[in-house]
Amino acid sequence: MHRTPAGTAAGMIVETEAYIGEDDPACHAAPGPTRRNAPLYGPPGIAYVYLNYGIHYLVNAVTEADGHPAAVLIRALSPVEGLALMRKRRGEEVAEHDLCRGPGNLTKALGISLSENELDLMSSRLTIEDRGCEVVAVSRGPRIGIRVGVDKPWRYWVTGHPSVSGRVIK
DNA sequence: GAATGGATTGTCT
DNA sequence: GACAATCCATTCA
Repeated sequence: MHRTPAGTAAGMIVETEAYIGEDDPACHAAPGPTRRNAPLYGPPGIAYVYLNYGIHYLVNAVTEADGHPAAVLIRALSPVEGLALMRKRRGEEVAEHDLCRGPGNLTKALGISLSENELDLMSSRLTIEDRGCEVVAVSRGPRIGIRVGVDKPWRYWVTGHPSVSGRVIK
């Protein structure tokens, strides 16, 4: 969830992708430590936000895998709180299940930008909480939207959820 | 200070 | 299903 002066917006994560280690060609840590991916080398549990295609902010949860830098890209949410605020940011005509469908769209709906980079996901205004959830079917498959490392089946999503992006691979 | 490219999206056929 | 738009931050000189 993300708390801003404009209000709070939150959703349940329904789609993620894993980017693990410098050996993963699609991971931002692949070129080695740089200024941009510095958060990946920081402590687990912080946010890693960056601008993609000059237009979309993507948000990751930094983790750690056997000492290697790793992150989980949040690709889609099921809107839970702050629907009106999300529409204000995305457009009044946007359908509920489209508000946070896709990594670029969800950051826009939640109002996340570079200023949210490196925030502590446990105790800042941007958090990921375990609120428990109903047991649902989860699918796994190849990652999408990237040019390298597509062979790794590290994309996970809630089976059949309307907010899941994935028009490239079904 | 200039060049480069991308973990996307939306629109068209 | 395919392709082009978009453009800032990062990178490199």
